[in-house]
Amino acid sequence: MDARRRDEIPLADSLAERLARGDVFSEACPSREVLRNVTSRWGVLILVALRGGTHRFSDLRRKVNGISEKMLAQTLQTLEQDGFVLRVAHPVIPPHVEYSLTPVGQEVSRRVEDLADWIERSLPQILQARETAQTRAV
Amino acid sequence: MDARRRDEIPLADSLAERLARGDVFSEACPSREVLRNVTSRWGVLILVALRGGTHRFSDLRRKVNGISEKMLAQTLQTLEQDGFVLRVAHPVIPPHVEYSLTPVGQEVSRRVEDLADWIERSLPQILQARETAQTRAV
DNA sequence: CAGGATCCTAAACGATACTG
DNA sequence: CAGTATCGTTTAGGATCCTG
Repeated sequence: MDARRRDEIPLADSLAERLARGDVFSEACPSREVLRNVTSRWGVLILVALRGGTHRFSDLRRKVNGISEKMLAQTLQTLEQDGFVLRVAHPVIPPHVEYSLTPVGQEVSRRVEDLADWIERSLPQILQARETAQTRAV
Repeated sequence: MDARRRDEIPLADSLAERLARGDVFSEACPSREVLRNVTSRWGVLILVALRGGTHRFSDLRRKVNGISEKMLAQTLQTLEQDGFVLRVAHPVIPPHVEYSLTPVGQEVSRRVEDLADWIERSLPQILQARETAQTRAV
């Protein structure tokens, strides 16, 4: 069958097609939102930090240098809602809450860590490229 | 020589050590800034888009759905300064400018794409986890 | 066509104070 | 301890107009 005539679909990617594919390039696609959560300023660091195992709130706060209480709580909540982070609260006083990665969370965080590690390792190279760019600009 | 006595460095990670390692957890470390540029809202999408090969400004604008001219120009500039993107301007009227990935740029973008791809593929699973979380909340 | 300049809004973020 | 609530600041981002 040849239902797809040349002049019927002028654009290569219809919106519907991109949504079905989960296309991050599509503005309306939910994958773009998830990608934003994962790659958010603090999301990245929290995901990597949790690879070290279960952490308490204050542990994370210490580990992720410079994060405020507010942002830590907020980012943990969105990561939990996306199913990447598991939150376990022990009903004791004073409160004791433990955060860890879910199986899916381990999968994303692995990729995030790959990226972060690469940047850390390549930092000298990158900084040098920057200076070269500066020189050219002058 | 034993210049490093027990009570001299009480913290496991001194700032100097973390900077030397290029530690993203360290607030002052440049790697954190590079990571931010790469994982910025539009940075991610542009890096992935450029994997398809050389693009002109307007091509990118079309491909990265929803980006404004301002943010496209701005993000391309920081990516260029980090040495990930190469900008080639042909001195003609009307202007013709081509953007592509540098060798280093290809390396980061590969990892960024890995992440984006994983999210696209796992989207159904993720969305389902979200709904489950919603149900628990109710 | 590829932006730069300007103005403005909305969102992110931080600091602080407070609570079970 | 693990947050929430509130407020003020800063930054990201968009819209529009302009130019070589």
